[in-house]
Amino acid sequence: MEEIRDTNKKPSEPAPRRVRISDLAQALGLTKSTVSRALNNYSDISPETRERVARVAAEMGYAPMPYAQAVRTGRVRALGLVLELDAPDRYGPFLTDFLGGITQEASLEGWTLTIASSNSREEMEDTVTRLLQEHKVDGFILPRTQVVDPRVKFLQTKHVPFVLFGRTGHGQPDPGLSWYDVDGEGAMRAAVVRLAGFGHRRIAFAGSHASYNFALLRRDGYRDGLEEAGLPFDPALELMEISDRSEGAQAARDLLDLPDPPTAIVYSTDATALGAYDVARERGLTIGRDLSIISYDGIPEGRMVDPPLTTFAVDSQHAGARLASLLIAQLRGAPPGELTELVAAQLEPGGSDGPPVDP
Amino acid sequence: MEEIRDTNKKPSEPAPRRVRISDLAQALGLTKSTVSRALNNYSDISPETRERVARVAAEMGYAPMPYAQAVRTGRVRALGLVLELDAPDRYGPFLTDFLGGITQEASLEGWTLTIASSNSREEMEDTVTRLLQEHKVDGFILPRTQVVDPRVKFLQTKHVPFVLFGRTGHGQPDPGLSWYDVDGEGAMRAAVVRLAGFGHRRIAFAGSHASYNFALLRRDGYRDGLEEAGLPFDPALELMEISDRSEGAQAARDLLDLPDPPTAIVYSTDATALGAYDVARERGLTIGRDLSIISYDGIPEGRMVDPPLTTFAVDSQHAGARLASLLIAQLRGAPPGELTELVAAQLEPGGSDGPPVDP
DNA sequence: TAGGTTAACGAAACCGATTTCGTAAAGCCG
DNA sequence: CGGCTTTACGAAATCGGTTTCGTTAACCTA
Repeated sequence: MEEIRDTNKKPSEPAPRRVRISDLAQALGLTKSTVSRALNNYSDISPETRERVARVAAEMGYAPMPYAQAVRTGRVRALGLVLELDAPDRYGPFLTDFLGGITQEASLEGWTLTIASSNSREEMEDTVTRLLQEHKVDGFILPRTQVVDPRVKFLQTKHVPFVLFGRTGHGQPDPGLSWYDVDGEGAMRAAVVRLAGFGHRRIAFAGSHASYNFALLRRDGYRDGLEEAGLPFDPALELMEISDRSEGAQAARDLLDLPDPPTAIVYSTDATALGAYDVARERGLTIGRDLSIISYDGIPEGRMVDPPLTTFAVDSQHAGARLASLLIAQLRGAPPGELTELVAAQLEPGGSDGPPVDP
Repeated sequence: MEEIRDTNKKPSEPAPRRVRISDLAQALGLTKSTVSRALNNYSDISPETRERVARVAAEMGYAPMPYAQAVRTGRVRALGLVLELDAPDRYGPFLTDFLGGITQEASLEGWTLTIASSNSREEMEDTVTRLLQEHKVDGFILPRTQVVDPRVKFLQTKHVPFVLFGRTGHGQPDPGLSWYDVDGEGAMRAAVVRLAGFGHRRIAFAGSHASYNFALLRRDGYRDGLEEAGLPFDPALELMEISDRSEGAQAARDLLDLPDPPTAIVYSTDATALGAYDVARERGLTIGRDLSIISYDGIPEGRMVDPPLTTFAVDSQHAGARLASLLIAQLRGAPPGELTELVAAQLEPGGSDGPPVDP
């Protein structure tokens, strides 16, 4: 009769009894069912009773246990996030802000965030499957969307609600999906136009991995910016697949070694843009004068370097908060396709860009 | 009778019916109770039946719903982590590794990680209270322990299991607590001894905020190192309260401006040590020759600078994994006081330290 | 004023498990 | 072979809620 597995002796002490719905009902002189319906705003409860129940519930500090509710409702009020440990740049410094945004917003609505991690796509699918199987989450937030993101189809076939941080499908975002994104395209366009306004005529671009949707969009923005500024597009000035500081440095070297080198480089990310500073030091160039740099992200380190990096900053905390909000809305029944948000990146002028020196 | 609140129409499609314990029981020709006890290794189930139940359960893909179990058992198999958004250095780049470690290990045991965040101590207490009230987690992992950590007493009075990342109480860790820590004291001692071995005689220390336990321990290690190397302790060479790169730079300036400046500086963290590189550049000094630097943490950026930073690296992923393991063990009934682990930091030699130049 | 609604609540089933308790059959003992 | 344990399982209670289905009394309406 007794158990074999591990025992869990709580050592001692009172540990105050929590108040259940039956306690509340008894205190009110009502039944559990009435109290439950009153708390859940059913229409067959009189306003006075509803109000009285709410008041006494607050007085007694009653809060329903989510998992007890979940047995019946099937919803646990938890959002899921799977971190991809094998991502090229490991989320960098954004993660704290991002998680903070999600959890703060979720907390306001009484939801929590459950996170898992994976080292590969298969592991990601296994992890998601397990979380769903065990019903530990109601929906997912998917960061770092790819142009064709396997997670999307995977979750769709499983009929699980989700929101994307970033669009998919490059030009035409897939319809019917919920997403939040920052307008990297617009930022890159603005960067090019700004540089052209300073007088630059040869403006290069150092982009990221083309499998990520944001990378293509930012490249598009770069090209649009050239067009808007009336500058010709030169394929030699457009580099892609650059993912860290040293690759960013190498990109700068390659560009500067061209027969007709650029006087300005737009980087797709701050982390790679910092590589240009290394090259400038190598070659005795002054950033902001001999070579102008504008990038994107707004990492703290960009403000620590000399001169400070001119960048289009992303508010990761706000992104997390909005994503949480969108997912919760979807879980409450809002049609997924109508839950999309595109916000502008914020220009943070530093000293890394300026008029080119005349030859 | 109908509900007023949001509806949750699942739009379409099959969505395969999950297998419940009653389905399993029926397929086996047994009752729910027998199946449940068989799966939970009760002693009053015959070995053959137990084996047969396990086999059929696997075949049918049965997995119990944790929240349905929780209604009865009171345990949800979830670990909790509260991120402190107001911390001085915001966790830096460790967070991804740390979370990865926790979740990977937890996942192996069938547990998940629920995270929340707070902007202040009161908010932290409210958050913890809510998570407990709603019974969303079984125990907590507390990072960034302070010398006297208010969270410890708070959780103790609530009778909630927890593990600490880092000890408390400075010299004598509080008994009865579970913790995992990296031996920063030993690392700092080794750093000083290593520098002394190179021939340095004036070795300075740039430490962190004294409210954090690790800061005091590392300072102790510095002093111990001096003693072990037979060098005198000079209060002028010991700085504290340094928390970012610019403060690290200022510390370097202050130290180098002393009448009898140090030839080497041991930094408590990599992030602050990078400030020394900025000062070296300002003053035309060569790191590793004119000024030796050793620090602690092993952030990726330390390997990108020139010369690479000599540092004592911490394995955050391993830390997360071990903390998860310790907490799960405690939740399974292990006595908290016996769950402690101290591991050594790993020396990663770079080029930032070497013999001093003779005057 | 009889008959039909409607408003507001109670009683009981239910969700998917775990755990307590009861009990038939088998095994043991003298 | 009768009585007493075990062994191995079934029946039912339980956890803390939600939801369905009645039911009563007040309110309309004709």
